[in-house]
Amino acid sequence: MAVTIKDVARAAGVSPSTVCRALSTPELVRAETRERVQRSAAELDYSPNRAARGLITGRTGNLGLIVPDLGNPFFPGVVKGIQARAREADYAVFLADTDEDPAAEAQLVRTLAKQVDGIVLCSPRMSEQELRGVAALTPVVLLNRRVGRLPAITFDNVDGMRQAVTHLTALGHRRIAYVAGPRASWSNRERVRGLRLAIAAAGAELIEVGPVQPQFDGGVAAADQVLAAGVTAVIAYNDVIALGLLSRLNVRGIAVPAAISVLGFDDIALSAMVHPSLTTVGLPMKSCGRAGVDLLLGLLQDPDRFGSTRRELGTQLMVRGSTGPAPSA
Amino acid sequence: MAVTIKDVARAAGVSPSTVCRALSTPELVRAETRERVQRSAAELDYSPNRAARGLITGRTGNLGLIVPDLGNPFFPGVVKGIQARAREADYAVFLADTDEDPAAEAQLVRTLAKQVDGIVLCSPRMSEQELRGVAALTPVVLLNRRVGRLPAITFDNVDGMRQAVTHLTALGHRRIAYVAGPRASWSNRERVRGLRLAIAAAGAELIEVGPVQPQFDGGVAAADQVLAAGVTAVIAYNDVIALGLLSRLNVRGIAVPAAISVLGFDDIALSAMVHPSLTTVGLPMKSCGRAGVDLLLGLLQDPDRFGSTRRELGTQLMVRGSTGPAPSA
DNA sequence: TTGAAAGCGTTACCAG
DNA sequence: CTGGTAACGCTTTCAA
Repeated sequence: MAVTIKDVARAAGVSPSTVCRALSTPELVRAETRERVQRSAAELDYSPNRAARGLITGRTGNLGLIVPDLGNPFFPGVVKGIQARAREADYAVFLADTDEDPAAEAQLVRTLAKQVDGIVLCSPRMSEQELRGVAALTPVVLLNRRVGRLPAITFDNVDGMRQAVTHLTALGHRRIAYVAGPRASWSNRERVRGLRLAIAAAGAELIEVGPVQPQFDGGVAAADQVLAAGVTAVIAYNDVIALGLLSRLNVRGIAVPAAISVLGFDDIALSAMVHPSLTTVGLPMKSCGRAGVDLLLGLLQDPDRFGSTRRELGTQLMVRGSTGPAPSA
Repeated sequence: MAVTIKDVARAAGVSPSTVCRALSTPELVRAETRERVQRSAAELDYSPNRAARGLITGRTGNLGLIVPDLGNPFFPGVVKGIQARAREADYAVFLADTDEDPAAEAQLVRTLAKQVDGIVLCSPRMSEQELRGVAALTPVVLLNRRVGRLPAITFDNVDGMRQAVTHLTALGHRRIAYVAGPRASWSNRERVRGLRLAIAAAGAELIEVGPVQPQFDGGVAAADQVLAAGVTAVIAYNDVIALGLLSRLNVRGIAVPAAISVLGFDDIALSAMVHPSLTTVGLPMKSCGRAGVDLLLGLLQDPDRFGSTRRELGTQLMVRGSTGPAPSA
């Protein structure tokens, strides 16, 4: 088997207790002893068994991370942020992909709960009730969703929509379509809310299309309705839908942005790579991941912290090639 | 704290030993007792602490997974395959993203080794020597790389290139460019090898450009050289580079595939979403992940298995809009 | 068929 | 400052 604390103790001629101290609380050990132990540990390439440690300390040094679908280009950025922050804090990360199955989410939390100090739930699809249920099992941080007082990191979708609408109306657009994402999606609801606010403030007109699946094909399917609505601009629930729109518009020979402007949401890597490149509302995905881990670690240190356990991250409109002046303007 | 085996034992009026047996080897327990225990366990929502179990059994029920960069659209598919297969087998998965840092890879293996039964290394960037070193620490399966006799799942890059070249020469192309990926990349070397073989067999002419970074900007950077080489078709090391090529060609007003055909490799989700859509060599990424886990689990059951510990997965050319007849044909 | 006891690798506590 | 001992939650002999 692997090298244990006893091997190090033997090599250094001390007791396991001393090895433990020399490595975790060096100041409690005489310099000479400490160095001898550390040298032995290094020579044997010893590192403590975290599972065994967790058994007694009650802390595993592990985090859980549950995402609905890694194939959705929105998530990898968030996951990377989480990974990076967790590694800095010397935490290992369990990752589970639920394939968009709400039931699997709850099940996975239950399974992981025993092995982790806390769990980050990325855009969870389960019901509010279930969410509260699992939050009772283990410390939990929500990403991209807000439910009651549960700790959460979200994006300012409302302001993102304000930026989007402001951009379009400044270009002279008055009739704007929105291709909606899933009804059950928290972020879709937020985006619709922000959209209506901004449209009303600008005195513009909103035509809602959908909802469609937040996939490429959802955008393809919505494109003809958008066209039929006689709008000069369309905002999609997310970039992937917007790419579908772009594709179908291209097939139908509609020029973007000459005939119609297209605007996405999320700023996935792809949106800068297509032609015309996609104007979109950028979300700081890595920061979101980092902030989620920060919040979770904070919660672990001080479970009943006074400070806010909810944070909303700012967004930034990325103006690119798919939006331009309204045709009649 | 959470509910332990003792709580169940107390509730069922038996000893912890019996609880353990009733749950893991039910046939060794009298039916009546067994049911009582199982009912108590269910009522208390008990599930064994896997870390504690691992301590004694030597098996953790955890797998490690190390990837260079989740942001690279090649990896999420593989990760999903691994996730799915691992979950079926009731394994939890530690995920680590190394940000393309070879040193981090080795370090992470060392850290994870203690907590997992084995590790899947996805397209590892570290040297062969390091790879052999970490393989001595814990059971390891390589994905998308082959080193000596180490267990590995790879794609048949050589045949993929044969398909690509066959497609292009059938369309009448004789002068073909290749935009190379990183020199250090195993799959780039394999692809070049297959390419040269196929080009020679077809009696065509190959112009090698690069190497470039396997990024969008790498493709953008290579496009003008490709154009200057006076070829009628170009194969990119991967889809992301191909998208960069497409973008730059578009900017320069070169029609694809009318003036030049573009062919990618990997079949990332994006390649079907752009216009023109990208002809590319598809790799079964999810299968690769699943196969990797299967291999690892097999190895764990039977460490010195006779059967092959290396598997090569077939590829399939996906003909789409970015390739067409050679201009002069 | 069941229970007691030992032990996995670690840390925490209490003597010394 | 150091060592012995107990304990974490579980599984696995070994006896009964």
